[in-house]
Amino acid sequence: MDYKQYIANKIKIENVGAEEIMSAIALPPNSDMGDYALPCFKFAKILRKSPVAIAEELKNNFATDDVISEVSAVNGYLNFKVNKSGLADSVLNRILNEGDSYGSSREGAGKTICIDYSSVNIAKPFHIGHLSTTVIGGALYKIYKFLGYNVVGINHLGDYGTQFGKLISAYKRWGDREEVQKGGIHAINDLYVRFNTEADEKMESEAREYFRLIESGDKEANELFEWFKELTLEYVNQIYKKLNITFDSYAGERFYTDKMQPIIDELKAKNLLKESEGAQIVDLEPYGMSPCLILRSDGASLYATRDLAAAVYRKNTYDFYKCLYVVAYQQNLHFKQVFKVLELMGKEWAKDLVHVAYGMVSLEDGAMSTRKGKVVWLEDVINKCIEKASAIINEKNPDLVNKEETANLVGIGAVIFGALYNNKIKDIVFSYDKVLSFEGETSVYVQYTCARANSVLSKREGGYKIPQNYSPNAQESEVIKALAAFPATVEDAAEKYEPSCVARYAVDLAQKFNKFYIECKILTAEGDAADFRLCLTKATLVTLKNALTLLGIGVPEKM
RNA sequence: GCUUCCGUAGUUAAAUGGAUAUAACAAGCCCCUCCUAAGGGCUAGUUAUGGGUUCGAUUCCCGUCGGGAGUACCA
Repeated sequence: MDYKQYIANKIKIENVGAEEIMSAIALPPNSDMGDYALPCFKFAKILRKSPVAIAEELKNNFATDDVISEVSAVNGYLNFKVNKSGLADSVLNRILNEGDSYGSSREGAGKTICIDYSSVNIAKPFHIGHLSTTVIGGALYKIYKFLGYNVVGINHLGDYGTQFGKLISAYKRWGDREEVQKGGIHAINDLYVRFNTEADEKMESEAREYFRLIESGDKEANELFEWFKELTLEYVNQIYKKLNITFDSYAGERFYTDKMQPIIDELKAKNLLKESEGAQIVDLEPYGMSPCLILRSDGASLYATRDLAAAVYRKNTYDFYKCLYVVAYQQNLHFKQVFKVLELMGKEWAKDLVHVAYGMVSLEDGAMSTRKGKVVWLEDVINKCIEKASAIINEKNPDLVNKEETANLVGIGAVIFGALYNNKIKDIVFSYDKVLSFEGETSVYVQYTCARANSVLSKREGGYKIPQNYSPNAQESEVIKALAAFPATVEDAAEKYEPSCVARYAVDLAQKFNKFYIECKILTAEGDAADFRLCLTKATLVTLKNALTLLGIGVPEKM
């Protein structure tokens, strides 16, 4: 039931269409006033009457019915109350029938969305700076799937550049096969850090030579590179598994090595390429941007060149409806340039490329720096969160079965949720105090609410069904209204590329449920109330689970 | 310098142009013979600044101040 549409269709205003009325309908600040409101101020000019008079007149002409039970005119607002009994009945029926597909839709059927996210660098361990792109991308992946889109998750590996020459140089100088095999990614990173602290001009040129050898297909250099890549992927896949992240493609920068020349040829043919200070550029001066560098003065390709090739490849391969790049706002200009160049090349689909920018992560004492070793590794954060969850379980619920599994769900949930709760554009100053806080607006709060709901439901022997014509009280109505809002929340999150909408929704619903839970006895309620409240509890559990699942967060039965 | 993003309680943040700006954390007080206290209740406390558009601005536009990011051969 679309209440806004229903109301809009019942209201007739001279020279104003139903569409316009519907878009004007808003939500009152508190539910004593009503469930929907129509501010009448903007109609004052057209009707040449005061908003107060208009509201009054509309009220008198509005016949209440089974759907809208009450209408009132207050200070130029026309307020509507919906029939709570009917709303409760339809919402509960829908949720209990649809279960884990409640909130999903087919709106994306037949459309493909590519999402470029996480995009790890080979030979570098995962630090907290990589968390946002990974979990935002991962959540968008799940949200779009839920809405029926065909989704292609792309890990655009950072596997190209002179740093790999440096790495090989460092390995040949100081490395030991067994040590690296055993120490994995961190052993590789140590070599890289050491190279950067000790390198002189001679070593730098050696590194450039090794990179050239990789490029020219030298056997030894490539074997080493592939080995480093293998160790990296082994390591990141463990983390992805914990975070519930999946990919459909690992085509990284190197993948586009042989796909850049056609782009360069096309740029030339379209007269877009020109020489400047020895380099080949696309001039973007008319668009207020610095030029997009395509080839360096030594003829080598650049980041932008590979992104142009990647965009064209993705369009040809997947024929996407949209292609998302979940990359920090640091690269705003880069994407603006790449998108503009594609537009100038005549690719009409350049409009479907979206840079989903998010804020940067820093430490309390400033920016992170891998080269200086000033970083917080993600695996340490995950482990600490799990440890804390484990300690709390041992203290509060030592007899819990599945203690370890529960601690994992709680700890990892806190890591993911912390990165998804605020608007993605906000910068984050990382602190252990914040991620390790398991109270208030957190995933732990939501999971705890689910555990409470589960506990209540498990105590009821036999079934329960939705009672007919039950009139919900204030707390129950608040939960019902929140439950009804879930499908629109998911759509909103997709439209804004903003998983925090879903995270905030989960906390909001949990808060309303907890207020209901404290105020209203469920199991010992009289008559229809017990059945109704059990259905409400079940529906809340289903919806909270659906919301957390979209974020990649699991829900323990008990905690 | 130029481009761009951000500025809301002590802190971290919410709020399709709508009514009395909403939560959490921290602070103070209260609630476990009662469905899980990782919970609930109460108290106190906020839109940087000057204009403009509007019946109405945290939201849109212009300026100022403060902060982040970017600004040619790194990614």
